[in-house]
Amino acid sequence: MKESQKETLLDNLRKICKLNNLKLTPQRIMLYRELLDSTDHPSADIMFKKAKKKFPSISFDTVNRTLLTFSRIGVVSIVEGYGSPRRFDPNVIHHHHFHCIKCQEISDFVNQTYDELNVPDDIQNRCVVFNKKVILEGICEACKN
Amino acid sequence: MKESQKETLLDNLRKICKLNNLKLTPQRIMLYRELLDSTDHPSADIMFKKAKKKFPSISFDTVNRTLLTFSRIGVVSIVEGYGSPRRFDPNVIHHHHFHCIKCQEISDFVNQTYDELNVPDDIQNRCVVFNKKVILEGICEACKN
DNA sequence: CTTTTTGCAAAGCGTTTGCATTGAA
DNA sequence: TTCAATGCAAACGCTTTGCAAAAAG
Repeated sequence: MKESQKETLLDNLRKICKLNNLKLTPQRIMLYRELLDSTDHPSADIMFKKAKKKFPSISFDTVNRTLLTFSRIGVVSIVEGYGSPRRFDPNVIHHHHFHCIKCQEISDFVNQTYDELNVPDDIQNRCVVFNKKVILEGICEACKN
Repeated sequence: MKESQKETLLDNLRKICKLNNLKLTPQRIMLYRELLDSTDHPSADIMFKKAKKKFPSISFDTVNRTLLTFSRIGVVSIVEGYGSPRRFDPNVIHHHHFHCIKCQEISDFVNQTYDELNVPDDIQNRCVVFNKKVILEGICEACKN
């Protein structure tokens, strides 16, 4: 991601933190930057390993708590999966997921048709729907060979 | 579920077990019956509690291993979720999920339009897609009030 | 100066493994 | 009689908690 784009998102983070009475610590800024550079959907442990390179004294707990905090305030999301460990997604813009059942890779894709799906009436009437997404499951390009 | 319908599914289980060189123990039969009666998407622990009532000497490991075995041979599926514990679904017929972000309930729904979604060309060309489903996230009827 | 956050350690929860015994085919 | 499954116990991996010290606002 371009530095200029990151700066905009960091400004955004600053505002959201202020709104939520959260302090913008160096750890949080660094973690957010690392997240923006992650194209995979890292677990807390993977993020901890990445973070340690930039900030050697950081603890796993800070990483894990920060990720949960970020997801609570909506700057990252938690990816749907089939067990442990929990995985995070820095991309909060609407998108869909392909799950490889072999290597467990989860890749993003965008698709306008999927974005425009209608919510069935019976659900629309009974519930409040915030988010809709399509999950495709199968074998990814790499595992196919 | 009607007993007659269950018997058909149990016959099916018998065949699939034979195909996979698996033995049809009383524990497995009982667990499969209990699963068919589950309309929620139970975790291994919930299934263990249910199973104990019918089969007091059963161990948690047997329950957990059986559920994993069942999912491996395709008679139950593992539900996509956002962390622990893993949850199982006795309904392997195609359907979609509504996730309540408040009470964590996951409810099934069927929808033909969703079933007939096309897989985007770029994915179709690169990967093999076995399964597609739509996840709706929001607040369920009970939590809305 | 107040309040949040951090790092550490321990506990907690869910899952998996090894192994002797049991039981299905 | 054979091979898989069970139950038990211990280990494991990931997540959460409590708390004193440190740092942000």
